[in-house]
Amino acid sequence: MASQSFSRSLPMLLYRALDAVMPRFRHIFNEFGLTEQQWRVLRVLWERDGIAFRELSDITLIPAPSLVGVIDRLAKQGLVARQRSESDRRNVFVYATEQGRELHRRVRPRVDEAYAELRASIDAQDWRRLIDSLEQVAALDPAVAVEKRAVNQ
Amino acid sequence: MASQSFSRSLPMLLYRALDAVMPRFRHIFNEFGLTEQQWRVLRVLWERDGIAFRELSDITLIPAPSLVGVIDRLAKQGLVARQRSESDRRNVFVYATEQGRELHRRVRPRVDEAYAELRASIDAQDWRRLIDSLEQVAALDPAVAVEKRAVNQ
DNA sequence: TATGAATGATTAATATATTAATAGACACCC
DNA sequence: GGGTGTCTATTAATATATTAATCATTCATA
Repeated sequence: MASQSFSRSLPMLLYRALDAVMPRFRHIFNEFGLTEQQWRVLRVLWERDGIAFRELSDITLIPAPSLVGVIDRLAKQGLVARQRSESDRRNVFVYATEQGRELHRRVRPRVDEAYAELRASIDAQDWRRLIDSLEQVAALDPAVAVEKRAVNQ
Repeated sequence: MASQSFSRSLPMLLYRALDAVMPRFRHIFNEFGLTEQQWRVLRVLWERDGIAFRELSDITLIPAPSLVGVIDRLAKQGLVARQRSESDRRNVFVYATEQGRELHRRVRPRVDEAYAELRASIDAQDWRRLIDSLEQVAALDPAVAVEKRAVNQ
């Protein structure tokens, strides 16, 4: 078996874990004509309706330039709507339409079910350890772009 | 803090971990005019020169349709070359050119250094547990596409 | 209050991901 | 030997990622 250390590196393992986990969810999204990113937006709006664009980008992990297009397409389908802030016209708030909320209500149980199934396929203690470890990694500083903005301020 | 359960779900944590880990590597690749995927190909060819296209796709985790373009661009830069199999002309083998190997030799130490630094930022025992857990998740069956091909054969 | 710096969303250009379809080559079978 | 199905890489179409640049707005400050 070649490149074994490569395939067992942290980045490749993270990608492989996603490849093992995501197809079951994407399959559900596609049934409802949604992409993974579009679902993430609806999912977050469900709990944070009228959220600021930037924060939506941070929580969904969709980079701002991508999120513009994602919201464009969701808006074209009548699932979300934009509204510029009155107090600071640079900011944009994003809302789910009733149609968007309705779609969320239909998709959500299917996603929750698939998630429960996934969770059940791993020992409970292993699962908790894994989640904790990933939180720890996620909390690491990206450690780059020192020239672009002061990281330690 | 909203959507907390969402942000602490396994998929989002995997994505967040990647977002925390990858920028430091991408920064290096970009210094040498490479993308992340292009580097993965050179990295694997270093140990498996002349590998079959399909296997290259499997190991790099680059989907076949994407890999076509990645190799096109690497070939245009003179870093790799294609060669069709004589025994079965459906198969394509991929080779690194001397220029490709030379570039790998220059980039590799930088990547290894960054990786060692990353590894040092996490407790050794936590690291091992994390790797093991991820292997376990990666070994899960994608559990989809039952109609497309028999999974249990 | 004019003006340059900073901020937030967006556009632009290129690369990759996703899904479905295609085209060529091979195996098999009759 | 001709059809039929299968396998492999590739193309096609659309969506997203990445990086840099732009544009409008706001802020700071002289």
